Amino acid sequence: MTNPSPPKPCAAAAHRVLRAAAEIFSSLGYDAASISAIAQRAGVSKANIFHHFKSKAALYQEVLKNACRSFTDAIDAASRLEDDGAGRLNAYARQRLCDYIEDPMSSRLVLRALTSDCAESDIQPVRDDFAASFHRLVELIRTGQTAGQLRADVNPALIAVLVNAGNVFYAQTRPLLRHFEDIDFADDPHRYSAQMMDILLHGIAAR
Amino acid sequence: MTNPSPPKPCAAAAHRVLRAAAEIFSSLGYDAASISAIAQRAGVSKANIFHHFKSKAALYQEVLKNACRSFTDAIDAASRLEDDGAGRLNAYARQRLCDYIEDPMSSRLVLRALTSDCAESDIQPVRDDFAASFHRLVELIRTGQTAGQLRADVNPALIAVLVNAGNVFYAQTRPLLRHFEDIDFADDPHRYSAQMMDILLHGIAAR
DNA sequence: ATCGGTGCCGACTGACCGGTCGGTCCACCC
DNA sequence: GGGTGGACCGACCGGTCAGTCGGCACCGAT
Repeated sequence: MTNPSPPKPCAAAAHRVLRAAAEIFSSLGYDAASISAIAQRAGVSKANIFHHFKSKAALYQEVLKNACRSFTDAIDAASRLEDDGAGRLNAYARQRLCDYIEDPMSSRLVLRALTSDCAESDIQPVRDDFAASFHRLVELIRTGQTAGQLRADVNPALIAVLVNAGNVFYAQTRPLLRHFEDIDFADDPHRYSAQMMDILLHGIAAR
Repeated sequence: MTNPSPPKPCAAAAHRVLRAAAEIFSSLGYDAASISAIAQRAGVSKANIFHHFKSKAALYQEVLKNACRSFTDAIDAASRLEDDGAGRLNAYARQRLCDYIEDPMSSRLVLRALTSDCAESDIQPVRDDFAASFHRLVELIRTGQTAGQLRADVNPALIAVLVNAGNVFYAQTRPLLRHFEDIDFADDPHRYSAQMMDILLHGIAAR
């Protein structure tokens, strides 16, 4: 019986398990992912997984924690660029979308956890983490408003929701959008981001 | 033993199964939903489900088909309101968001199917249906552009994506947003829709 | 009266699930 | 050398899964 509480306790095997679990959980979801499949992909025995993690749920939480970290780290990094209000928001959105595209696994894991209604308490850390980074984005927008660069008559949280919505929706439905005849930006995230922020910034620029 | 069969034996049971399946599939997802649970909620035996539907996948497809119909019917209804370009887009978005909120089951089912990557072929009809209704929205926007009411230098499909993104994201994350301190519109879809479209229409109004 | 068809069910099956157990291996310390 | 403890595994457990099967109740047609 071991307690794998430290971030990276000892073995490379545990790390391989975490990576394999992230891949399988993100592509199949919690229920369809089986411990056997994770063990096979990680190249370890099924029993070994339970040696490092006390249950399937605990493994999932550990995977989520990692995904969440890379998720919110990217948010923090993006919010340190530029210093003009609109420019910072623009840089944030573009950088954020790139993160979604480049690391679809973490994004998928976090979003899946956030929108799943079946697990109330065990995704609390993910929720709190996301709430904190969302709050930082709201503050970024609010700063732009008090500086007079952005319209002050709009709820900054609503703008934050809109930016996130545009990014998340695009990233999540990209494989789908690719087959739509009207859409020519499914494989060009930068163009999408530029046009999206062009519309949004036009809509919220101070008069 | 008493006869539990209602006056209309055949169709009524199958219909109850479909309704129960829609509820359970939409809240748990395909894998976590068990036939036993569906049978119990529908008040029929598990074997009876396989009497009416040849497999779990076939039942799921039938459920999806129904959800998809109510989903795209709402789109068609919304696109028949108003005749001004911006007004029609606005009416569409508001009506669409109300549909999401009022019938979260169908929305969830369709969206889950559209963003799940594990099933390629058996969700094709859902995908086609959605593509068709999306195309109709694009045409609605394009009409507004050629009439000179909306900016012509923006891809209409991108606007359509943005409107959908704002609606879907809000509807899907509403239970989450409710706990955010910066957000006061989680329980007021009309206010959200109004502010969202205010920003978007400002951003895409003809100069 | 009886026969075939149908709507329905209890009981069952093989496969697979998450999780456990007994035991092997090996680095490290005395 | 002997002992200890963690990493690891094959075999196994109880339980649940999707799906099957044989039969019961009820029907209109013969």
